[in-house]
Amino acid sequence: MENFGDYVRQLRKDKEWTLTKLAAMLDMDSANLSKIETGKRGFDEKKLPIFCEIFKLELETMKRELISEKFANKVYYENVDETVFKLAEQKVKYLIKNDKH
Amino acid sequence: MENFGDYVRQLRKDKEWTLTKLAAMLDMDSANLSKIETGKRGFDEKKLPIFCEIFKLELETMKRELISEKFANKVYYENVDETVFKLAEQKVKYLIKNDKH
DNA sequence: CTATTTTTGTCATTTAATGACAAGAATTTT
DNA sequence: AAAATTCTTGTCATTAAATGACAAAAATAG
Repeated sequence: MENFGDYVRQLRKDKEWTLTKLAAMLDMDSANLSKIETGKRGFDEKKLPIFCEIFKLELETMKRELISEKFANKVYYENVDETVFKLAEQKVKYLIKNDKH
Repeated sequence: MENFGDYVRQLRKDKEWTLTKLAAMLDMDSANLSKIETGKRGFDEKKLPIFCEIFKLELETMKRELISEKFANKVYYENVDETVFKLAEQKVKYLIKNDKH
């Protein structure tokens, strides 16, 4: 998936819905949805469940897409070395090993 | 590195400094530094430069440690599949390819 | 036992994310 | 090409999350 905004737009266009229509379904402002589709804002994670229901998508998959995009943006725009992801993986393993949920 | 808080504590102990002393150097409250060392709060990224200067550490390396920890926490506490990191890597590559800095 | 250091709890303040609205630009329809 | 609709942009308000600050309890050291 290229990026989340483009994906939303594609899904919406496939249904031939306007921004206004989809925004209403998601209980949000069409202007803000426009910003999401054009990459000027992120999609609010709290709205993923409704979003997935509307388009019959898997929540877990979409959550992964959304979160990975946020990680990627941070790394890209702050010029962090990509090895940060390897480190993060290790840290997750460490957390799981010493589970303190 | 196990986790950032423990690391800070270790560095501080090596110098035989009190929380109060290091906190002052970092221009912060010792109570909050305590929370950082015990993992109850995150370390503010804006304070990394001073922190690195104090302990003669590489800023880039520490930034990576800090950010990877934040990613790891999110993935761990929200039960996101670890493949999220692979996705994020791909997305960074995509961003670099279509550079729009 | 006293002094110092560390931890915990709570609330204020700041900062970042999101919501909301208005107006302009682009597109579509007639 | 005028009118209607849809989309985009800018701005400010509101909300939510992160951090700061302080007090007091708990732990440790002397």
